[in-house]
Amino acid sequence: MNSEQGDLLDVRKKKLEDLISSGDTPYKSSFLRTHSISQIIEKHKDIEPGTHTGDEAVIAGRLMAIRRHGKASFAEVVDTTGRVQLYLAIDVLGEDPYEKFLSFDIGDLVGVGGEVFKTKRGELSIAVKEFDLLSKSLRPLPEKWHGLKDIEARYRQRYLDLIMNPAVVEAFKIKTQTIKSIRAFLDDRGFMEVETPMLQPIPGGAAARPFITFHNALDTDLYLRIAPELYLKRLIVGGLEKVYELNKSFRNEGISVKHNPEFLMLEVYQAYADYNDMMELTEQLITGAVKEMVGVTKIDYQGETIDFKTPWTRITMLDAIKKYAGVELSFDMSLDDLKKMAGDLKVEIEPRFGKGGVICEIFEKKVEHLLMQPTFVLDYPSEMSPLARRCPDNPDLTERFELMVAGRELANAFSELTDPIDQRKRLEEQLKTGRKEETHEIDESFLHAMEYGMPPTGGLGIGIDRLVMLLTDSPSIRDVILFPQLRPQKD
RNA sequence: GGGCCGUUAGCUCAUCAGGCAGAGCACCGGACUUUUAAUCCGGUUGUGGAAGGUUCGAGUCCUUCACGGCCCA
Repeated sequence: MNSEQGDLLDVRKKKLEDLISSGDTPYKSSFLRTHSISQIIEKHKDIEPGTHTGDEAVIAGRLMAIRRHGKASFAEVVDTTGRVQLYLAIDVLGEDPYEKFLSFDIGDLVGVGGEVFKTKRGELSIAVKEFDLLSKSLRPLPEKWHGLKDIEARYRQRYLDLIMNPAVVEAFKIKTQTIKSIRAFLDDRGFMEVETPMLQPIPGGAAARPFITFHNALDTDLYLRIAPELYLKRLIVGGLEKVYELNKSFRNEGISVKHNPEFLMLEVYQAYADYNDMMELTEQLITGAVKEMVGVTKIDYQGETIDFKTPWTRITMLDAIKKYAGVELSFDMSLDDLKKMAGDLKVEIEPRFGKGGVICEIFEKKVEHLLMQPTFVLDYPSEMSPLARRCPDNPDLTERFELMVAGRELANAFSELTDPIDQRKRLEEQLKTGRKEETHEIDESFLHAMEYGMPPTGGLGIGIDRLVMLLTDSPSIRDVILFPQLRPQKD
């Protein structure tokens, strides 16, 4: 990386050269181990201090500590399952091999074999009889006690973060398990996992700026999807009555503790269901994941206790504004009056907003961050929800909810709009009132599909990274994305 | 895009008010056959994020830039 590290690097490079000139190969092609470290711990953790088991084990991993004591020394090796101490004695290994092992550096990858025993102090150890250097490490690892703290380095060199900070490994294991458990949950209920295009000719299914790219052979622009929604609905038309997709979407927007340009989203569609069914599904799916990961329904998130015990609070957006912002709004008010209300609340309103836009903006600025406990916020304005079915008793509202947890949006769902005539009207309306860079050409082939007849359908989207943030008590989405987006380094 | 904060040894961090740049760990040499943040003795480390400016003198003050973090948009 930089030449200032020269001295430390040089020492190791010299060792590397000495190894090579002595006929050794410092980068081995493979190594046969008999045990993972956790297997050894599992089997022998309860033996008495001082006990020699007679069990031989061959393990491999990264050398993380060396404690030299003259003619007998200790070392520690870590593999993906755990950490174990090595005991090295000159009268067992012989002088030259003993010195050779002690010339290894922290960070080297080694294989060792020997008898499992427990020291007088009660530390399960391997009394090394044979060993091999599997891969020489040339760069010094971060400090053993404080680890790697520099946030930028942790993200750019995530491998070091993983080596030095076991809690980071735990968080990503939880992410993987959460994803597995969600898939199992949906598979068990007869949902079919599908994959739909990430490269789309017209980006749809959300209001967001897309990434654009170009396909040479087709001589056409393509967009990285901002949502899979419109393709999954085509599958509902096609008779796949219960489908889901759990994969990335991409939005060309700012980066924050809640936003990464690429993120994991689950979308679920179920024919002959509505948003009430989606609420139940959401409750079951998320409490299932929480219980599986945490064991109980309560979690601590950034000092707040969040209880996922069902049923969760349900409140309409207008009632929530009344309760938390203290103002009573309705669609009977004039747009000017609504804007004046927003002004009184110090909520900035863009001129293009209609009544629904003003109401949503007030909700987002004044209410959203207050909703700590899982809360379904119901009945979003139609203006802001062009793909959702209108409420039968009020066409200004839709059968849509967002799930708020810890003051932020975690899920979004609605009774899908299935009327192709209204759908066209709503998309055209959106083109007129939406932000230019966040609205897109009308996807005619999607409307064409709907014109064949789409069954009543409930649809649900859940931000998986955000869910994992809750389960791992992570303050930033970057803590649950292995390689979060950063500005490229110039050099 | 705006505001605030940060960037000093491989890592974690000091350096009051501008006056020869430090500690711990790591590393190198030595002692030590049950240690575990081992201990003890001795030693090495740097383009102080980058570029300008002020000054006899700048890690420190000023300007611009880069990267990161938090908050806001």
